Amino acid sequence: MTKQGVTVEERRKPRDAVDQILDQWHKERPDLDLSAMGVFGRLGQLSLLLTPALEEVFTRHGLRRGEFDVLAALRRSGPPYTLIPSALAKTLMLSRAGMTNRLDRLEADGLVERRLDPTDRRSFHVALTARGHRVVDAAVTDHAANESRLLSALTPDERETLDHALRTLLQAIE
Amino acid sequence: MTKQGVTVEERRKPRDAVDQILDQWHKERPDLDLSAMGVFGRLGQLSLLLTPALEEVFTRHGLRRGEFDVLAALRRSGPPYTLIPSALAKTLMLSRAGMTNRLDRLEADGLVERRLDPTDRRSFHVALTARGHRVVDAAVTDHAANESRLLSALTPDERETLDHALRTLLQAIE
DNA sequence: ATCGAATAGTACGACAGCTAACTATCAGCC
DNA sequence: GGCTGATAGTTAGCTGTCGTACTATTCGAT
Repeated sequence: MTKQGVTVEERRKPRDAVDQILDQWHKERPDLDLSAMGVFGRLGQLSLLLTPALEEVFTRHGLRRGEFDVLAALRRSGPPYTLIPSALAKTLMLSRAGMTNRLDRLEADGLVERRLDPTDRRSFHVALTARGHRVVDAAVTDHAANESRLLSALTPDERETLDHALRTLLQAIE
Repeated sequence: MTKQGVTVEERRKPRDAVDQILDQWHKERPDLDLSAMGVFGRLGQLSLLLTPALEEVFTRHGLRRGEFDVLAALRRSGPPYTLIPSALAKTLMLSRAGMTNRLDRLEADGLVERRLDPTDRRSFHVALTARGHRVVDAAVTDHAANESRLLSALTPDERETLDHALRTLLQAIE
């Protein structure tokens, strides 16, 4: 069934799951303009496949992805490794309520602590603890290596091209 | 503060949020290989920004994205617009428990119905109702147009390049 | 023909996110 | 100095997903 109707032209590049979806749509709704659907389909599929591939590394360090993101934002902000919850929520594109939750978990694990902000009594500083610092340093090392591994099948040229294309799209959408 | 230290070379292409994150990491952890982080950072950011941009169209048709995905899978499968829950869960990369839930909602809304499978009494056929067919046809028309609009800032050449790069990465990861 | 393993769907409890409502505090303006 | 509106964080309730455990059915090897 699957080999039927595969023309010579279609055999050139391996057809993936997204191609099959586009074929189905073309057959059922030939009126639709499908020119963009392939890109978004592949983006979605990538995001779905990448999630567990990245999560696995965080799990090895006792973290969930969301928790790593918070620790990483603090770590890369530089000394004194401190940000306020609103700033964290904004950069991580998370609701403030969600940030409250994440911070509760991280604080219970002893990875961050809430310190009074002397200049604004509505807020406070979220600071990496010594242990949080160690954990995120170890995790980000593995994470960067894992990302490199996942991209290792692409040539440097292909990587550069992909990065440039993603940058263009990101700029177009914002 | 932000304008300090921006060299001529850096001004060539506009620096985005991901560039700033990479700068921070480079400063704090010069030992890390950041060559892959830009690609994954932009993929993640795209996925985050795209979600509400696509969801908005589904909302106009009374659907959530997950519900649309189910209806779309049924619609593009062609006559008789019928699949079993396991097959749906697999193609949508969703747990079977999650699929049970989605089907419950869709059935309550009268968009699909569960029909007995005469050949396997463990299972059944999920079928589009007439209303489900109408709704998904209208939704996918708008959805395809929305996707085209979101990509309209890219030239045909840029689209082709992006699609090819995504295809390569997807193939590398699977 | 039968028995064990695999498969299909569901119920249940946990979980992490969201929105909306709420309290406390700050900033600006008169 | 004292309102008014904006901002910071939390709480409460809802939602959609997951993993696990369970029942029913089918498949396959002998």
